[in-house]
This record gives sequence, C-alpha cells and structure tokens, in this order.
Amino acid sequence: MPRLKPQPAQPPPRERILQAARELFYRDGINSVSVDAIAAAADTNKMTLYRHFSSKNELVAAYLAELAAEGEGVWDEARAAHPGDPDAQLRYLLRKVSQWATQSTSRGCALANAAVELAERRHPARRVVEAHKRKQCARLVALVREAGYVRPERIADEIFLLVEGARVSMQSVGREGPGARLYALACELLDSAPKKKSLKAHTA
Amino acid sequence: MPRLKPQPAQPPPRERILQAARELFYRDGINSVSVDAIAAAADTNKMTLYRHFSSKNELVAAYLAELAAEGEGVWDEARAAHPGDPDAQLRYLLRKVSQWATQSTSRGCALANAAVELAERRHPARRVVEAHKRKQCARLVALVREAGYVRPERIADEIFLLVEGARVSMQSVGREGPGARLYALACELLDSAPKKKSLKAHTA
DNA sequence: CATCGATGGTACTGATCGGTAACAGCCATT
DNA sequence: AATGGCTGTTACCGATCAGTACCATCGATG
Repeated sequence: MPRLKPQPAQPPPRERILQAARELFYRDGINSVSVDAIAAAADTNKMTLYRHFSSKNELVAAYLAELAAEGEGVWDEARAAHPGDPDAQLRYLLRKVSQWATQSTSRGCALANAAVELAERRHPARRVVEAHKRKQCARLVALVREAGYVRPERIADEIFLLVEGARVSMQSVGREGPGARLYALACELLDSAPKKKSLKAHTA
Repeated sequence: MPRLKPQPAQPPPRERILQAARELFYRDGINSVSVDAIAAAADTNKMTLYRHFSSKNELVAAYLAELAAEGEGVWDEARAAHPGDPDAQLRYLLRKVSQWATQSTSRGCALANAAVELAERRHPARRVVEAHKRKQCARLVALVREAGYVRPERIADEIFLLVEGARVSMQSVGREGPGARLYALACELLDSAPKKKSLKAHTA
C-alpha cells in the first residue's frame, strides 16, 4: 500500500497565511480584516498564525514587506526586458503599472493604501511603506537620469505623482477617470521632455 | 438679576459633533474612531449623536459631504480673487491645494482617504466621494478649457493626477518628497502648455 | 516504538464597538 | 405654572476582535 499523500502538497502555513493576507488585506482593507478571517482563508487557525507572527501589526508589516519586495522585482524585469535602454525600461514600467492599475480588481497601491489606513505614526508597517516609497523615488530619479533627460528630478517627480495619483484616484473617480490615461500622459511627458546631447553617459 | 447665560454660547450639538468628526476622522482615520470618541470630543454623548445621525455610516457621509461643500467653495474663492482670468484662477487653486497639502497636520485629501478606507462599495459615503471627485474633474476641465489651452482634457487630467498624487504620497514618502514640488511642477506644466490664439472665447 | 516539534481545534479572556432603553434635567413657549 | 421638545447620563446588549491556554494530532526522526 503506497503511502498516500495525494493532497496537492499544500504549502506550509506561513505561506498560506501570507497569501490569504495579501488577498484579504488588499481587497477589504487592513483594518476591516480580522486575523480570524485570514487564518480561516489560509485554511488554518489563529493559533498557528500567532506562532508565525507575533501580532497583527507584524503580520501587516510582513504582508507589506512581501509586496515591496515584489515591487522591487519589476525594476529588474524592466532592465532584463530592455537592457541598456533606460528609456524603454521607463516605458515598460509605466505600461506595467498602468495596466495593473486599470484592472477591475485593483484598489490602487497596497503600500500607499496602508499609509492612509494606518494613521498612527508608530505603526511598524509605516516604516516598511516609507522605506519602499523612498527607494522607488530614488530609483526613478536614477533611471530618468540614466535615460539622459535634462532635469531628471523634475521628470521623476512628475512621473511619480502621476502614477500615485492614478492609482489612488481609481478608487474615488472610478476606472474611467483621469487615471485611465496614465500611460498616455506619462509617455507624452517623456516624449516632449528635452534630453541632453547624447554624450553617452555610460560610466564605462 | 440679569439672566445669566455667560457660557460661550456653545453651538448646537449637531455642529459640535460634525466639528469633532472632522478632526478625529481626518486625523486618526474613519475606521479608527469610535462614535463614543466623537461624542466625547463634541462634549456630548452617544445618544445625542444618534438623535442626529441614524448610524455611524450616515455620520461619515455627512462629514464628507460637509468637506465636499467647502471644497466647492474654493472654486468660487478663486473666481472672486481673479475674475475673468481663468489662468490665474487655476494657479490660485494650485497654490491653495499645495499649501494645504504641505501643512504638518495634513494627511491628504479626506475624501480620497475615505475611498481608500471604506472598501465596501455599498458604503453610503462612497457616493459622496465619487460625486465630489467627478465634479472636481469636470470643473477642472472646464476651467482649463476656459483658459484657452489646447487639449484641455489632457492638461486637466495631468493636473488632477499631480494633485491627487501629491496629496496621497505625502503620507508615504513624507513632506520632503515629490509632493512638495506640486505647485512648481503644475505651474511649469501650464507655462509650457500651448494655448489657442487668444481669440477671446468670451461668450459675451 | 518512542520522541519531539509543528500544526490543528476549541474555548476562553478582556476589551471595544455600534446601537438602544430608560430616565432625569433644562429651556422656551404657551 | 404647565407643557413638550431637546439634551445629558447611565447602563446595557450583542457582536466582534486581538491575543492566549490547553490539549489532541500528525509526521518525521532516533
């Protein structure tokens, strides 16, 4: 008799919990989801959850840290898709984020939403959010500069605000609003922005 | 003996409740504030609160409706400050909103925050938020068009996203982030945007 | 087989919350 | 003075929530 383990090899509870947290926290909002609900959605119970996360706040922080890490991955993806072409990488990122923002299930940026929802400044999740957003800003400036635009900080600021505005406004003006034109707007911005004479800023 | 009513003529409880709701809802987030806390801050009690608002949701909706109404007022203010000069009105509004967003107590747009916090699509407050944001968008397009810019929808979309992005990103990247440059960015956008030949679109 | 760690299940605590009941006072009008 | 409406106060209900104690169970290792 073969030892039967025909179960679909359920991943360990920690992963299931984080997966459930992603879905519920994002869809319903962090404050509206109880740890009981997450444990149930993860097909486990509250006790096991608390064996992996010391508190709900820590779970929230872990959930956001996971999303932040995946967000970092998109930059590598863009670089891999258009190696050595920062301009194309920029547009790749913009296309990705605008596609993602206009999905029907989208409720904007989970990190930004968390900052709105968790008003207390001491919340451990806020550190995650702030660190991630700052890093995104810095990366964006670097990429715009690498692409050779003049006044890269200005372009980067503008793109950043457009993206953040598009993602948050989806939830108030709806999917037909200005956010729907994010990609076109940002591309026009890039197209009309002056570049330095292509003096090959390569550090080589 | 004169009838003594030396109390500072406290406004009626409904106004006090709405005032307390404004402060607490905005500062701590809607879901983090109990009706008890609002009643206490309004120097009254829960019973009186429920005599004026049938539920917390209704109170939230009233709170947002009040803010929306005041937001409408700023447009009249701009018109009064620069009558017949839509371009100046535009910059007046931008200056106002960016000043307001960079205040230390600012936590962004209360309406947008509410849309983030109240994920359930049936929430009565969402109707208030969506109606207000749509109206703001329409007003903005009209004002940009009135100012004679070509492709006014594009300019309006861009300004709208910049404003929304600035207000929401303050809460994640902080007051030193891209949002701090909102006014300068928007003004540069307007300065460099082409206008139709000044053919005096006055309807007179 | 025995052991041990990780997991699952149940039940519980203490606190908070939205909402209501019942009663007492206050003030303006008549 | 009497009335009636609005307000203040206390207490309560039922539900939910974060977090914990306790024990049963499973699976891998020795």
